[in-house]
Amino acid sequence: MGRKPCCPKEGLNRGAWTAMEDDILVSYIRKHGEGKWGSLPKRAGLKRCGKSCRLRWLNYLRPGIKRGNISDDEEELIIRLHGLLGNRWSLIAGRLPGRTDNEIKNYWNTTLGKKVRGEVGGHSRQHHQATAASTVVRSRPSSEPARTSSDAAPPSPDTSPVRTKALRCTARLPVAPPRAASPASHGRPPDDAEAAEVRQDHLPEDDMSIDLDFDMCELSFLSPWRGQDGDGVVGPSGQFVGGEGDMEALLLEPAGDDVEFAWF
DNA sequence: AATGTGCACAACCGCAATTTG
DNA sequence: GCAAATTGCGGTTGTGCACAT
Repeated sequence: MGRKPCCPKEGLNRGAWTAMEDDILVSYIRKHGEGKWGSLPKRAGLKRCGKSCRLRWLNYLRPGIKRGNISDDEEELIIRLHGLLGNRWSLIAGRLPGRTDNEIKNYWNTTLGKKVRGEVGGHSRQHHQATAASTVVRSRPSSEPARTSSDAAPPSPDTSPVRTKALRCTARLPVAPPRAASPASHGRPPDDAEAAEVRQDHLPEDDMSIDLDFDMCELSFLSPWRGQDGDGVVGPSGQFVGGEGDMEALLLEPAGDDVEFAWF
């Protein structure tokens, strides 16, 4: 019994990649493109598992990869994003150009995680907790302490945006160009520069079009999604009105007229 | 110089989601 | 609709290096 292995282990190289293997993989992908990882090793003449090839390419050989020297700014951003997203390394990496999920995960596990927990010098525990909390707290009652996903207790979906497991729900939504704040701001403080108001013109999901007013780069909210018709508005607590079902979203990438959200 | 210890990082593993036939 | 294949992700392990003893 047992699970079928992803590829036969016999006759395959394991461990560190050699320069020659790297050359073979890079030249093959340059010629044929990425994908078909399962059959790539055979076609490229590599004695490696397809998953291993994919990992090697994505983490080390792909053009534009930055290695090492994580700057203070990047460090700060990782901490903030970890506070928002938990251990969803691929999402965090997506906001750090040139960085890979594996590198960020390693960096967190060996360095940043300890720093945040106050186990090593440098940044104080208080400093990092405050940093993360300042981003997350909007969707959490003030009585509840900030929490990272490295904590064992599973977060309540009602109170915390932090999940331990990534969900693949990323959607790219066409939106109107940024414009002045709408009157339907639900009392959001005007100086809340990081916050966003999302106006949901109509549902359902196959043609979701939202008006967006933001000069921020991040949005996190968790909300019950209520109602069926009419405009939907994200209020100060991140509450959406205009559909039904529980939802959580993080604005990933404002890019021109498109805004990329992850829906959880 | 030899050995022990801790750290950082590359790579592997298993699971889940997604795609394909 | 279902099963198999593929892809993506996060957790964990193995290894090499630097430093201490």
